[in-house]
Amino acid sequence: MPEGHTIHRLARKHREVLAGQTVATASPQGRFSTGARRLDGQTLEAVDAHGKHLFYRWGRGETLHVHLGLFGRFRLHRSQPPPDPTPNTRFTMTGDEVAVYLAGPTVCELVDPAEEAAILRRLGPDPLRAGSGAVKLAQFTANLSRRRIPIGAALLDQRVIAGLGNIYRAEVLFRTGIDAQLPANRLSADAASRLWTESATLLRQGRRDGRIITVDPADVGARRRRDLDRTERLYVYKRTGEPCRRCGTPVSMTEMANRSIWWCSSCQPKGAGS
DNA sequence: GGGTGATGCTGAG
DNA sequence: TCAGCCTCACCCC
Repeated sequence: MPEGHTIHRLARKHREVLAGQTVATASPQGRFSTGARRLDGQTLEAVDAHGKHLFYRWGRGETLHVHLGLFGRFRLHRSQPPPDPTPNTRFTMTGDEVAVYLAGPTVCELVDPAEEAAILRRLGPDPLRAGSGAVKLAQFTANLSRRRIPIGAALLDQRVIAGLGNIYRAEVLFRTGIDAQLPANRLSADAASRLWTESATLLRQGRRDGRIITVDPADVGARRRRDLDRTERLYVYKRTGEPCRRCGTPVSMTEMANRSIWWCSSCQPKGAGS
């Protein structure tokens, strides 16, 4: 579930259904009991997303920091009364009309301003946050220039760019025709700029659609994005050995930064992007 | 019912 | 570099 587009979507959704309300909070699992007791009955004032991190701002000045990690998941229930949370539910927020349940997060903690600032300092520019695109592109380019690791690994490093995950890194490199093995500091300014723009475009579409679709419909003989079926939405991710949608070359797979990465050796030839 | 993998990240070595 | 952590859906028996 959770690459940056999902996180920003959650922030918007939770703001929409809970902000301005007095919220009842609890930790059925018990691992966040102290925090849940502190927040219980407070007004949720705002919800911010930065990369893959969520910040919930409460009436008495407290901030809840949530990071879903690989397994974390929010569920939103509109039924009255909401269903009983499962025993593993870390945290629940119940407002006037909805209940939001959180299970399996890597992080669910209260943070003070200094701690929050430290988290943000570790994050690179987030294409989905407001702010000057030119400034963020310059930061991204500078971050790349300082790293000798392959660009495929750099894109997963949240200090370089915040919000991309394993699906987007493979798809963005395919769409820009860049060799995933190319050292980040050897990328041309033009290639870096295309990577940034492509990342921003795909993340924005993902936030809008609620799913990751990177394929141009014409490449699979469809007219509209919405006509793509489940198996046609991505170019290379998890398509080992299947024909490239543009040139027919079998898609390759290898490990990079501890995760599998997929690419097309014809559309992303060795050295492309330098 | 058991085994496994997953869109993430950290900390020990 | 690699094990470890978190939960759940899905697959296979």
